[in-house]
Amino acid sequence: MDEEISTRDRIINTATRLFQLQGYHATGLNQILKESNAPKGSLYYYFPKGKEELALECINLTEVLVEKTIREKLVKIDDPVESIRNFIEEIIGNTNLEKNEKLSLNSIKIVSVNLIALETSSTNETLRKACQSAFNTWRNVYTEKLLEGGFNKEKAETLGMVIESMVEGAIVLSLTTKSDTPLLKIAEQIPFILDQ
Amino acid sequence: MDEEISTRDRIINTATRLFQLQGYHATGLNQILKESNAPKGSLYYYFPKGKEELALECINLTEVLVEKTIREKLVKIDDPVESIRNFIEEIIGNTNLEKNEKLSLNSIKIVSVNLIALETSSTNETLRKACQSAFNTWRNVYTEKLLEGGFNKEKAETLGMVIESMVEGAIVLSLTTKSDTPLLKIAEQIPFILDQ
DNA sequence: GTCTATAGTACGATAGAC
DNA sequence: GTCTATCGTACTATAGAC
Repeated sequence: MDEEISTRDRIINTATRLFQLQGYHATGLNQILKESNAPKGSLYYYFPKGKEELALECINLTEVLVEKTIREKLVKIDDPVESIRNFIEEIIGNTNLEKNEKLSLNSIKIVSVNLIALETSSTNETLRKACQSAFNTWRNVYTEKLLEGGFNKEKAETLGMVIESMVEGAIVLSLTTKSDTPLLKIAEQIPFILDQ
Repeated sequence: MDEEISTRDRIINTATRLFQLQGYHATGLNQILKESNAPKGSLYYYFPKGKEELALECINLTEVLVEKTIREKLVKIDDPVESIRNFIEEIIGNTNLEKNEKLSLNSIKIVSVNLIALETSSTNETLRKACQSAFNTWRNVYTEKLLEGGFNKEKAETLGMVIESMVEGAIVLSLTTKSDTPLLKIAEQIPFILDQ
């Protein structure tokens, strides 16, 4: 049996990458199809409702994938404070920051659904709710880790949301400034923030 | 003399609102012109280089306006911790959250340039740099307030970036979840985060 | 300075052959 | 299931009358 990636998966992978990088509205179906070497007929065969249905699938898959990634990272270290600090540092890739700053920030491993969330928060309820679900799922992973670490329920929930906010915000700043600094700075502050 | 708002200002005000709400790519010039009751000729008379030049002006004006707003809020309370906490709470409007949750989050006063920043971070250097400048300016206001409050230089700079990240991230989460909670939670945590 | 008409291109979506 | 041709619409931008 061939282990080739199916047309459907190639479309989804390409679309996910482009939506995260350029946004929902800036990414045309033609670009997705060209870069995934698929014909337009296939896209509408797999996603009869078109672009929105495709984006919904991309967001849902990202939700699961990122949740899995966070869990894997957090389980490596028992202490919640240290594990979360370490995870944020690992959001940044390890092989970047050569002499030229140009390439530095193509290395964010978790690009989140931040951009699609903002693009659709006031115009598309279906996609907005999908992004909301993703944010909630990720926040809950932090909260669970804090609960395991002995934080009480209220503190764990509040700090889970604080961490999720900080991470999302720092990703925005890091991408905008093309610098790792924002993510590194919030990682550095995690021990103080969680020292309660 | 008439105190009418000029055509140019009407275009800018409408464009700013729509860019922040829907994004750069989802907002068409036709929509801007229709909602600001201006003809297409005027837009290209005032902004010969078109959409990008218009967006650049919107971002630059937002940078100045938001900086002014933050400064005004922070100056009201001497203690930096309390003033920043209070400011974040005031990002949320005061007259929202009626019975129905539907309207709750149209009341964010500072919508930032978060969305445009992400949309253009990898595709448009001109607009990306404008957003970068805005983020830096706002971060610096927090840093200055912390310096005045007696924090040392390094701490003030780090915490300025942490606050800016948190605020941007919480705005994303609040808009996406249509809930004030993320902003309220980070405001609540400010005293602990700055207690160093 | 103000306005309209329109060029030229890309978009999302559909139809229908194979 | 795969692929192409094409529809209708919206976009940015320009030309040119007034």
